[in-house]
Amino acid sequence: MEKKEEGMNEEQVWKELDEETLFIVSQTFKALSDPTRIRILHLLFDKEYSVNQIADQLELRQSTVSHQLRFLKNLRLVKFRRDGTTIYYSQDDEHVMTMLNQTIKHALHH
Amino acid sequence: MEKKEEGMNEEQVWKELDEETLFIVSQTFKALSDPTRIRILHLLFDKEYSVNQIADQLELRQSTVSHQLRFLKNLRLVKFRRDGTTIYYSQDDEHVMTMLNQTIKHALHH
DNA sequence: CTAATATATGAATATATAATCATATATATA
DNA sequence: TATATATATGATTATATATTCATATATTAG
Repeated sequence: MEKKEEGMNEEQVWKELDEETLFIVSQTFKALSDPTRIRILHLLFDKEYSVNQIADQLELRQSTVSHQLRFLKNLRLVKFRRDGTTIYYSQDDEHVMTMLNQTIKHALHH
Repeated sequence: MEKKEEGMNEEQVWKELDEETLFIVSQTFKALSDPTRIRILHLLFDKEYSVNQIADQLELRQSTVSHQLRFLKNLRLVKFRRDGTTIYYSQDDEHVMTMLNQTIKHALHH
């Protein structure tokens, strides 16, 4: 029951995940672990929405939506375009959206 | 910019996720959002490990591992079998393990 | 039964996170 | 320039979470 540190000279060689990979992976899943962010991404599945449209549809405060969009934007899960004073957000990570969709389908079958 | 509450009689009918689905989905991703749980699940990808083996391999306290295994067990992401005083844990959700693996691969390509 | 070992659990604590309010910034228009 | 509208941001607060220590429980061997 000894630890494997530098040696790695035992029956199994286990590649531990490096810290950066671990960080990216955990952040990605963290984005999908909050009900509010899930609802926002789910809404953005089909088309773009402005911040206020999202707030209206999901009955959330404007600042709540804005904060969460910043989070999603930092992870590049959403992108935006400006039209006058209005900013439209849309999805920007196919892999993540696919995972979300799959998991929702999975969950819907009880 | 009006809300859609009971009516849903406008251009787009948006099926909001029900609370239970939202809960299941968020919990599933929450399981994968913590570095320690990711490392444990990643370790369990190939084969079963006892609690102490996990703690040794990942240099974690026994109680930390035990607490996290309880979390994963409650979500049925891992299962266990007893052999004497030793309890061996192994993966128990193919869908989740596949998502984890995909996302790790994704992250490894920076 | 006693000792040894493996695992689980409860309480405490430090940290992270989400929502909110108030306000700042940015753009467009009169 | 002044006003209106859309969005972003900083500070605060309440809550959730992960880890740790100490200890409890469970199994086996002697």
